[in-house]
Amino acid sequence: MTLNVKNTLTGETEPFEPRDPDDVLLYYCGLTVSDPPHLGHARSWVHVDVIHRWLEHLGYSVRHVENFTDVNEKIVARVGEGEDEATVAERYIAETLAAMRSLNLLRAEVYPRVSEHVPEIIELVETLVEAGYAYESAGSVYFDVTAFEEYGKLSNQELAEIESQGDPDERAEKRNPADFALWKAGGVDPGAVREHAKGASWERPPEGQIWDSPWGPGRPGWHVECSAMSMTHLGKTLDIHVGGRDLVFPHHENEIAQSEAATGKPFARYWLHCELLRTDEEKMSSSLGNFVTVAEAVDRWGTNVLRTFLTAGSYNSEQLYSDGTIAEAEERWERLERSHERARAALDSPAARTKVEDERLRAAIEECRESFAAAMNDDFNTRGAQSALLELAGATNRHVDREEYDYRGLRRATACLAELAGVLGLSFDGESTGQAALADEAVELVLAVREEERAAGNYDRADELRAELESLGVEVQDTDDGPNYRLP
RNA sequence: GCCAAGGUGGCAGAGUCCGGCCCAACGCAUCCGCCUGCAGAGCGGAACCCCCGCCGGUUCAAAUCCGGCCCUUGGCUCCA
Repeated sequence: MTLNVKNTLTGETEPFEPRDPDDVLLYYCGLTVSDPPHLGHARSWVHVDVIHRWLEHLGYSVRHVENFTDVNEKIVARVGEGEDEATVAERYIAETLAAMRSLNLLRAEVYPRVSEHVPEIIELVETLVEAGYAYESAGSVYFDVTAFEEYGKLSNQELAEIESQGDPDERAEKRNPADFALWKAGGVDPGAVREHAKGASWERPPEGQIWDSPWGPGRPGWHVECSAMSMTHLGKTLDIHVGGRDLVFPHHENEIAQSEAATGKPFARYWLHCELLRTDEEKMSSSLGNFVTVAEAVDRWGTNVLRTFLTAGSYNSEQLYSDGTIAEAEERWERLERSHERARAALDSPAARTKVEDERLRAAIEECRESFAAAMNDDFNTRGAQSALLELAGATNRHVDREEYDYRGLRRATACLAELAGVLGLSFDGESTGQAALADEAVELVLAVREEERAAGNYDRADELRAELESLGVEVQDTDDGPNYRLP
């Protein structure tokens, strides 16, 4: 069974064949760190993470690079008292890394920053100028789109249809309106900074960082960074380049143009694009202000529920964010979690010490593995993968409903569930902090009292206690083997 | 206007590449039963939809292929 991926470059779903049969070079277009990351970013991260995990599951070793754009007018627009562009960027990078950790994302190998790659950027621009793909104009350097014949191949745009890139002031400096800046002379455009600075007012807007270059002082253009950083860390041709759908044009189109013009080699073999998270009417985005930050979301729903939600559809279809869709994900996660916990408890009970074999359970395990793999190999169909997990949870529940347990089968079932859930970055291991242990003891104490009341037939009192616990978020379930509970 | 992705049952969301197992997966919501002091969870079953944006075509057979149309979202300016 081979992995198939939908490649934006060709528009086709193709068998995945990395350049090296064992190693995969994965690049993800990271954030411009000018705002706290929101759920839309989280969705892309989680899908890239799942792609990473599935590739490793298939036996590839994955070199994963994800950049931070720390040089940008939007960052300059956030500069406050006693700060500069770099300190603002550092602040948001720290926040972003914390958000990533809270989402249980595998670490990338490198998180390169634009500010640390200016020499490589300048070198790349020089190469392009020397090769005739770029030209200097008034201290800035522009890419000449007419020099790169395949310009537009990713987004299927005709050159004539492309209106213009960049701000109006720079149009005069360009030969062709579709040309884009590789290097921009001078400091940040104050007008652009003011535009992004919601409400903030300076007598003079901050300038941002400036570097020397063969064309005079200036700042790197908006698209070269990714070419320079990915080629620095992953070489001229990488296997998978992932980013949001909103980056296809012009960002990724320009990356291809720059990189391939400079090296004469294909830049990325497979381009995968994550569709966007949207509210009822529009995409979630920083600039629209209709976002929920990752920190708020993790705080409110927890990592597992969030990841179940974010993988509820394919990476390449749009997803609706609403209270209802989150609640639904919560149900699915809890069904998995309950089933896993029930099975675990069953394994500890005397009824597990049998030699019975439940063929249906064992068949369900195999089916789960097969359909999970089939779903993931079909362009990372995470909803299909979830469905496979849920089917196994159902089979496990049916088995545990029986009198006697198939010990080995049950063990395999829980191991399978945990392993495959792990590919989606879901974890059944609750936090084992001292606080949690204390909470356990406290709840158990209350439940012991409640059992006494129940034994004495004082159901009103028992129900009161249960309601009290429920109001604290503790879910109580009575079973034949005594009460079960789940902490919030 | 141009480019791209998509329109699937009450919701959500697979399936569309490789037409039949799709009288449409998984989950939620509704109803009934089992279990239970009750509730929840779990299990079993049922109903709703009766159909896969609209129109036409190909085919023994289409949600799935072909053509036209309508609509939505994203991009064409920073953007996961």
